[in-house]
Amino acid sequence: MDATFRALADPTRREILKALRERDLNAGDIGARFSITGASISHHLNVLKEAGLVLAERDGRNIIYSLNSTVFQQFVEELLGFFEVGGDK
Amino acid sequence: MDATFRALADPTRREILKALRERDLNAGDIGARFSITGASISHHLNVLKEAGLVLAERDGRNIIYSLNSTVFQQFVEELLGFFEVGGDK
DNA sequence: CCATCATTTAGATAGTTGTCTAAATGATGT
DNA sequence: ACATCATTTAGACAACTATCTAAATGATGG
Repeated sequence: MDATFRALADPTRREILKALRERDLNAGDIGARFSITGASISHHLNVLKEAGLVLAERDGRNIIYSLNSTVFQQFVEELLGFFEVGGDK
Repeated sequence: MDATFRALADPTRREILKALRERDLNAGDIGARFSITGASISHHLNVLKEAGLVLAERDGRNIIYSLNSTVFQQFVEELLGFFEVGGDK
């Protein structure tokens, strides 16, 4: 849960996730949407990957990133349980 | 949304929120549950307050903190909308 | 193989944040 | 008023993080 929170706490990473909602994208395509270097994008993608929020798969020269919506859904559910009496997730 | 994420990204602050689920608590009671100084607790409470996640009310010498569940619920709902097609919150 | 393209890794730097100690503020009861 | 209790504020410091540039890795096509 901590990794997920840390990953989602950054606005750039949330934008990346938003972009990936539409379709899978390679690192370059993602980078093209932001005015930061590819290296920085790579860093963000790594954080998202470690949190399990995205999946990476190599396709030739490119690496294609996709959402792992399962992890996201689980996260939201845990969060929902937060305010229920006796809930102790 | 950004303030909420930042606020929730810290484990100590999430523990504070958990404690406040049970009952309202003053700053001292909250501090007693952690092994950090009162000053640090005060800092965390301030972050939570700025995010709108807790409310503070003075009662004599004490300041009583309580959850603002409305803000939390809104946050979770926004988050839920994140993966819905066309949703653009 | 080699030049090139796509991405990551390494190392540096500036800004942010969690923590501390010490001092200030606010409220109370005598 | 004053001593005391509860909390916050100020200032400092270490750890972390987002970003950069430069170099390294991995894959492709000729």
